[in-house]
Amino acid sequence: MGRKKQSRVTLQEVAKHAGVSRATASLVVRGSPNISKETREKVLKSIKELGYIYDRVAANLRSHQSSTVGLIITEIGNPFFSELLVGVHEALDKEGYTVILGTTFDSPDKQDALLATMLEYRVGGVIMSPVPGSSPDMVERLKQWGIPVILVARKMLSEEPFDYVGIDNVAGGRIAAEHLIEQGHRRIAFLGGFSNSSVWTDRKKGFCEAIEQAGLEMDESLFVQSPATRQGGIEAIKRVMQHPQPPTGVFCYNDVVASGVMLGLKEQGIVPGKDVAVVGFDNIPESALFSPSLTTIAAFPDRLGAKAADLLHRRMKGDEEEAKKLILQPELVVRESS
Amino acid sequence: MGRKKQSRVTLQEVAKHAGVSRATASLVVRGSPNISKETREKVLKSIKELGYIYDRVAANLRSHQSSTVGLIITEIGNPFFSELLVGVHEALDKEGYTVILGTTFDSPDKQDALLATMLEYRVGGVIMSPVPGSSPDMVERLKQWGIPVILVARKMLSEEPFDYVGIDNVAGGRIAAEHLIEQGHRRIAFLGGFSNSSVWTDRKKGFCEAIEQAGLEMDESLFVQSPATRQGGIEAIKRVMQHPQPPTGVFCYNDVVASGVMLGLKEQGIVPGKDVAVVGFDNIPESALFSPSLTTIAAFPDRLGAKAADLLHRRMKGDEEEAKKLILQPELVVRESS
DNA sequence: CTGAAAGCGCTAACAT
DNA sequence: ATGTTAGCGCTTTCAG
Repeated sequence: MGRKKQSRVTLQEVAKHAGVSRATASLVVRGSPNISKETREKVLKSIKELGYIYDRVAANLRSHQSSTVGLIITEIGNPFFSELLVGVHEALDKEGYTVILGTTFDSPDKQDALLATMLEYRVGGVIMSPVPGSSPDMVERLKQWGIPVILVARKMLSEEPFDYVGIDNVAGGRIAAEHLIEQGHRRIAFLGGFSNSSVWTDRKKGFCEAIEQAGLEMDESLFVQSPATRQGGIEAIKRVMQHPQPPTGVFCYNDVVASGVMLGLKEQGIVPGKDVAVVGFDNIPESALFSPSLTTIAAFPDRLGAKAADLLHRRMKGDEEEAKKLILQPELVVRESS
Repeated sequence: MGRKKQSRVTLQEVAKHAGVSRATASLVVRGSPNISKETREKVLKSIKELGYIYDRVAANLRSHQSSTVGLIITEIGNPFFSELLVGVHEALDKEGYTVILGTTFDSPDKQDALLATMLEYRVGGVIMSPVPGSSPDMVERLKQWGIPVILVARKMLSEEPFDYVGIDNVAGGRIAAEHLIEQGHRRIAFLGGFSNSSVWTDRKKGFCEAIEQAGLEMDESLFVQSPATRQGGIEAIKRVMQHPQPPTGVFCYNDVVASGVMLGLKEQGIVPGKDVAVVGFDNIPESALFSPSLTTIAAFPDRLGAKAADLLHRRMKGDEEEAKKLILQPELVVRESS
């Protein structure tokens, strides 16, 4: 019935209750081995009786440590990122870290603000998917303060080498194009995303390599940039299908774009997977459900997240080795759309 | 280049550099109006020059305030929750709060552990979707410590009334059933989810009300519980279609289950939306993309999240009024599957 | 193995 | 409008 706010019990009080000093009580809460079994039990008992709650904030302040890590992603709406989040979260949880989450929605200002906030909160490390084209200044500043930063899924253009965990987007683009070529397609479009992102340029690079290697004509008008959203996909496919010589195969920047592309095709009475082949990227869980189910390039976001978390953990433990790059290989998943 | 870790500049040093006292410098960083323009500028200049970073952790410790809030959900995999997260996050960001995220994966132990961790981190408030059947003890404990808790999307069984933001699940169940009845269905199943959750019982309640009101037979074998996952949906529909008198309409616990149900139907050569009508719940963005597109009950998770955040903000500002219940009305979204 | 004292970086409550 | 003093709750020396 709305009991009044109690003030927190302090370690001091616990110590008094147990008849030991504050320092001893502190050792007990931290599970130090240099404490006799008796005292430990005495203190533990007092903790229970008084309802003591460890104040991690005060402890971190004093000990100059931090068990919080910041995670910065662009948007949670894209299942790719929500799975990444899951991967990071699970791995970090296991090590006893607490995660502070931030979303940039691809705004460089928001990204800087988030990093600043995380600095103020004394995070011990940061895992982030940088906003395309954003400046590495803030990130370098963090590193200067001794706060390790792991880039995940997206690279950053910088002199300084950063730790990075991602997939081989060039290979992914190549595999996608090769698959479409193998299916007999000669005019293949690349739709969605913007060229300011390293992900886009890498996927395009692999895509072009395969096109050229197959001796196909490279038609720049088959590259249509658009927001990496469903709506962006709808618009991109409509635009490219107005081409006098429309493509028979489409490689999409990601699965979300691909979902829009298939929607846009249907609206025009074109059957995806039959009239026009569609290949996505990421292999989000939903892609198996689309109609037709989507052929795509699996990017394993959860694994990416877990790897990034592991690497960060090592850095926070004091691993000072040179910047590492962890690149996972993507895999083709063939379904009905191609 | 690995420059060595610098130690943080303190307010003390800023004050000395600017030739003022620590207290004055403190007032400046907090934007107090009782500071002359000159001193403010002097201090601000020193801050820039020294690269000072405000230590929010120390400040919170001293001032007994907290600008972090905990957000506890079950799983980010379900788009319903990722949208909820977006809603909460945006609203809280605007007010300058920082969000600590936790996921329970529907484990009561994990939920208690998360709440304990959040207590240790001195969160100023918590927004959570409780694990079905979990005990309210921890939550009541938080409230005892003066930490407001807002329940969102799921209720908790407790003597104590809690603040709660959710949708009218009874109405949602009723609307869904009424729609199917209107379409001429006489045997309607309710698939997915478990009866230990308030959400399930509420949706079922509304569902049953409509069935009874229409004078239809209530067949308990048409209620199949299963995990609220795609796989759960597949299993549930397979089970119920083995019934000697299978249903012609299906109301699913949520859209994720519905996606599995439609998959399961297709596997058996049954065409969802034609042979069997399917209605989901939540209106996750993907539901428009399913094939056939899914008729569903919109639950507006982002609005739910935003409302919960607003309410929490008011509580943290000291609003001591009695527990509030905010119930949004769901809406029927008719698409091809029914 | 335990205790006493000092102090992390900041703000509150006075003074002036 | 600014300075002084005290202390948030904890950990870290350093003694013993």
